[in-house]
Amino acid sequence: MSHFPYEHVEAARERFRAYLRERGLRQTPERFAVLDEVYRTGEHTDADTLYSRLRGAGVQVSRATVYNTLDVLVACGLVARHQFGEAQARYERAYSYAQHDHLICLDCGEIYEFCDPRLHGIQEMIGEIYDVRVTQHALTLYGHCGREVCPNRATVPVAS
Amino acid sequence: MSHFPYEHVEAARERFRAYLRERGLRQTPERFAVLDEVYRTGEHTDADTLYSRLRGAGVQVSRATVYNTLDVLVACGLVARHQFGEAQARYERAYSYAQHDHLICLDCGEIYEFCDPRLHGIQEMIGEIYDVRVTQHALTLYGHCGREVCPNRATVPVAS
DNA sequence: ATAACTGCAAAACATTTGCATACAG
DNA sequence: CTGTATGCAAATGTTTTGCAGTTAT
Repeated sequence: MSHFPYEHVEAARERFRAYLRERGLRQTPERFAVLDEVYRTGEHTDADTLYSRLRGAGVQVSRATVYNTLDVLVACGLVARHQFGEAQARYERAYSYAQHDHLICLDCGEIYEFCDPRLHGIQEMIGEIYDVRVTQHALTLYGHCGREVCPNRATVPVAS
Repeated sequence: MSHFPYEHVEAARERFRAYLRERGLRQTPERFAVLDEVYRTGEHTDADTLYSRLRGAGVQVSRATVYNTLDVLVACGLVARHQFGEAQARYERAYSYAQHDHLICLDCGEIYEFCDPRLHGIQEMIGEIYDVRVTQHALTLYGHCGREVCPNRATVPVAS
């Protein structure tokens, strides 16, 4: 996740340009700044943090524009929105980045990513049973990691 | 889900009583009113709706108490909290109600419940890979249902 | 008696909206 | 030019908090 190829960022920008052009939406510097900020890291970042980082980097942009742009980016599939059991949404780059799921440590908040082919089978089967055309899924596992740095590490050895 | 045995409601109350007693927490009528309201239906209800229903039924209770009580109920395992990609949390009774997952129609909001044993295997395997003791999971499938009443039914036949 | 709990209203937080201004097409 | 996007600040919606008064134990 840390070695995200630069070409992909370029390709994402290109796809964003095409998307905006096709729909007669304007290509503003603010919109590309938001795209770049989401793609700059491999993190799962919330809207307000993105806003702060942009402002901190001297980019003139408003909160409203950040939220608006994130909506556009999600709509065109370049950014994924997650709701990890918190009130605020988290955003993650999605270009050339296989659909995956998340494992979160309840103590330190560390987010691991994984992929399991069995999920596809579940999705298919359940969709058929209920006569629903399933288009997406979100699986999040929660637990307690064994890391040295984990703040709440090795508290109670029993299962919770 | 509509035929939830009355004994279970009674048993849930009893477990709540025991939980409160054990920790030296007080058994107030408000707390039991909230428990009853969550258990009265098989729905996935948000906190404010629960509050309104209680008030509508003439129960003297405040929003703060509803939120506080829901936290206690979640902590003692009698109520499950879900975050279905929305800002607000939804609550569901959990006593003698097997852990299950959800399938949501993006058009009409209908929530279906299902259970798939393969998830347990995924949970185990991923937890082992990352050295995390996984204690819970949340899987939500999203799609478009084929119901007559679904507001956005049979719009585009292509996959989204 | 004495903590813990409640109600209320204010605060906090995330997100959305209205509107005058700015700017991409 | 023209309509779309922006910035700002105010509004909204959900949840939390502080505190004085209340109540279960």
